Amino acid sequence: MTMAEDQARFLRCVGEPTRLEIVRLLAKGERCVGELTSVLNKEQSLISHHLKALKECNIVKERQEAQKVYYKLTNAGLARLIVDCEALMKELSLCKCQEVNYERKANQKSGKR
Amino acid sequence: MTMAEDQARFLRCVGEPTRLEIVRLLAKGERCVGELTSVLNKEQSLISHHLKALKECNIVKERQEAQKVYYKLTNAGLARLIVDCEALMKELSLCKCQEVNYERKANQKSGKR
DNA sequence: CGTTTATATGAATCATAATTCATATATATT
DNA sequence: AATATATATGAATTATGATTCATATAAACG
Repeated sequence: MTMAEDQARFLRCVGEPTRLEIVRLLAKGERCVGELTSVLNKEQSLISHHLKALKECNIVKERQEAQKVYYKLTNAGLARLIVDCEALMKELSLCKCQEVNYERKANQKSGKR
Repeated sequence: MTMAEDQARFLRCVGEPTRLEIVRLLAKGERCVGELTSVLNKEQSLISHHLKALKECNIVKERQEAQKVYYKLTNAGLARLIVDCEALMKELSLCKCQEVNYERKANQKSGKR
């Protein structure tokens, strides 16, 4: 397991829309599974699976209280990383990837390179 | 396309071991496809495919010189992000995810929860 | 021009990951 | 104990992505 592989595993884990939304929610504070499920409007089992994946990458940890299980980020640095990443994307116009790509394809068809 | 989806797409793109290694190499400076191919010891077409994926996320850009095509990062902030991420992973012992997971599985089998 | 060198592309295959569904577990409540 | 509530799990299915292979393109060079 190289550093690049470890790091890639981590990035892939966060790089899933639902998991990223979970992380962004948890960045604001602890949430139980039910809250996450209803806020994200996804199947409960799906949220559970994603939480498991996040836990296996040490991104979140749990705390049980009665029947409920509360999750939170293992470290505030994670939230900061997401924010930094977001800022970078804005700087680079990395959002709206789609439109950019469509332009590219159009150029290629009309003869560049 | 929500912000989370855009950001996830970006993270997923970098979250592939070979692509991450490409990014780490390009963080040190421009490289042509041939160099990347031989340094990473992968098929040329594979490197091309990965470069295309990185380009589609605006992570790299190209410059042609004679037959060769040189790639570099679109922005130095990308390199910084990778470094920050690496630092965070070390802080959290997120490297060696695997061993941690094996322990967990062992615990689970022997009856926890 | 024909050949070599460098890179890109598309289709096919293979691997991995996401999602759903049914069900299990665990706590609380009556 | 029986039931309700909250979460987790595993197997099955489906979708997505990585890799390979064959081939195309494009520049340089004889």
